[in-house]
Amino acid sequence: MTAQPSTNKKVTLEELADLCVRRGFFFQSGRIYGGLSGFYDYGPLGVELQRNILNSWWRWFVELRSDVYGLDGSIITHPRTWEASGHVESFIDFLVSCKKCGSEYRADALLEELGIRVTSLTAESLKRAIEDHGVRCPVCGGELSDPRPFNLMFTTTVGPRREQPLVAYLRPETAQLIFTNFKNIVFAMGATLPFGVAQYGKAFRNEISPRGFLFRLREFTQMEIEYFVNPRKLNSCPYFEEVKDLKVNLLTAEDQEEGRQETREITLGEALERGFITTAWHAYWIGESLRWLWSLGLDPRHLRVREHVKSELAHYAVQTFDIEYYFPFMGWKEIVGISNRSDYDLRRHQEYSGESLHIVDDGEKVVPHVIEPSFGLERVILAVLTEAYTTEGSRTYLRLKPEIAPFKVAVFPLVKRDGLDTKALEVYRILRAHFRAYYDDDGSIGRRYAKADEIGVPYCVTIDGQTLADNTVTVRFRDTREQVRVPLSSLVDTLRTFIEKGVTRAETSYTVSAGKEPEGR
RNA sequence: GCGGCCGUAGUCUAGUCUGGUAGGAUGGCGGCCUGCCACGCCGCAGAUCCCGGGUUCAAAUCCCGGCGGCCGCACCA
Repeated sequence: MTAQPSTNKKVTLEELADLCVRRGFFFQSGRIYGGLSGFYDYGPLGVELQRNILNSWWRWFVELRSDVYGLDGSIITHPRTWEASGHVESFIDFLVSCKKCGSEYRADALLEELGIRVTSLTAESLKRAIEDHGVRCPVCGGELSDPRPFNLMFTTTVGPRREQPLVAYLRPETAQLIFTNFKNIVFAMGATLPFGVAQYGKAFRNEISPRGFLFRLREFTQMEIEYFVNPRKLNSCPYFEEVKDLKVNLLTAEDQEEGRQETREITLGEALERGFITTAWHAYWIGESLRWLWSLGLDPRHLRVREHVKSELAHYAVQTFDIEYYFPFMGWKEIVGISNRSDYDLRRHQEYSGESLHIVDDGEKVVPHVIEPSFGLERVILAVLTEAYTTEGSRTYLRLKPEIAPFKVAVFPLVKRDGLDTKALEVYRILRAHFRAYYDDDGSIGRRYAKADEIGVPYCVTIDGQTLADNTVTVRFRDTREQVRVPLSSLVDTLRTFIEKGVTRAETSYTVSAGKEPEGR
């Protein structure tokens, strides 16, 4: 596979963002006051899409398994959590600015660029290093300001205390709440290794420069799993068979360090055998994550698995693979990160809290190792919308999987008279008890179809003159505009089957979604 | 955060250079028409001209500062 996959999608970020705002998916937050960078509000359609994707994720990773528990931790979090996790220390950048031209630099990056080794990341030592080496602004030679710390975590104060306020952090990742609840879950649920904990919710990072519509936000939604494994059993994954033959587009750290940007098509089994992925559990979760993304309709050719090079690795990570999606307007971008966090987090929390965070497995006390698949919901949504965005002549529509489409069905009277509208409202009332549905009798039938297509409604039910005679309606398919006639008495069952099987055309050879059968794990 | 470009109804945009009544399209609402793919007609509503300050008799327009957006750089646990 080449570095840039061929794609017939010419959609630009502006077109996509325009549709999203115009049709009520997303709005920039605080727009009436001039806008606030890095924050978006979910509109009426966005909130449906979001719920559908969250539900799909929860079903796939929690409900269809027996080894993953759910959790919903607090957003404002005990400050010691982040001292233990390393975020208070590692999540800081020291910035210096030029007093003459105003250019801003990351102090440690500037020093390292000049070949000066940075021994400790404190304001004092950075200041001394700048003074000792007489470092000046590389742009204009001007004098540099003192380094000032910038932590990417948002803070808030808890309670009414004004003197020495209790400063707490808005979580920069949901993961830590799983680690700090590890013992609670083990005790309450009687969990035994291996097992995982899944959580989704808001996370907050005070990004220096939010960009790219939903791509880099200051407030966003993570869907994370921390999967705990006995460190001596990292290569014994009973589910590995399920993913070993999956083909992935892999770009290893070694390839990148040697300047290669082309992925290799390889099965996960082979990637593990050849040591590209170091543990079977890690490879398994890469496969499982990919399978879920495929189930949302993302084209496997637009996804690749890229290993982090050493310099990219987070302070807690031993090995990380990003699943990247090819956005025609931005190139390859991370939508999922799957890290091997080893026992870093649990050990740190043991150290800082004094609580023992072990579990007994096969009669021995172990602090488990962790594989973490971490999904960025807004990034997944952006990828899904990009993939779905389709233009045919002047027609624009979203080819969303019926399972995740905000509305499953729209109900139209062919015309608004002769009692067709009354009958259509009756049909609508029946359908809305079963599916997310809406009724529209405004303007021409063609316009109503087009507007439904634009927001990805997979099925339009139309009530016409024949309906009054024989109680049948037409069901129109979004992708092909074909219509079939269905008796009103079986409409609900027919639509339910269509949605479950992901039918998007009238052919009998139904397009079956990449679904997953319950496997009794 | 830096540099470049930009900011006018929900959306797209004319007007900005050369200061003097904010105009169009689309979308929205009401009505008529309409028997299958963004039909047509009539009417109505909709603009803090991004915000603040300055210059001026007069500012969407010129100047300064801020906010927001796009692109590039940097950043991205």
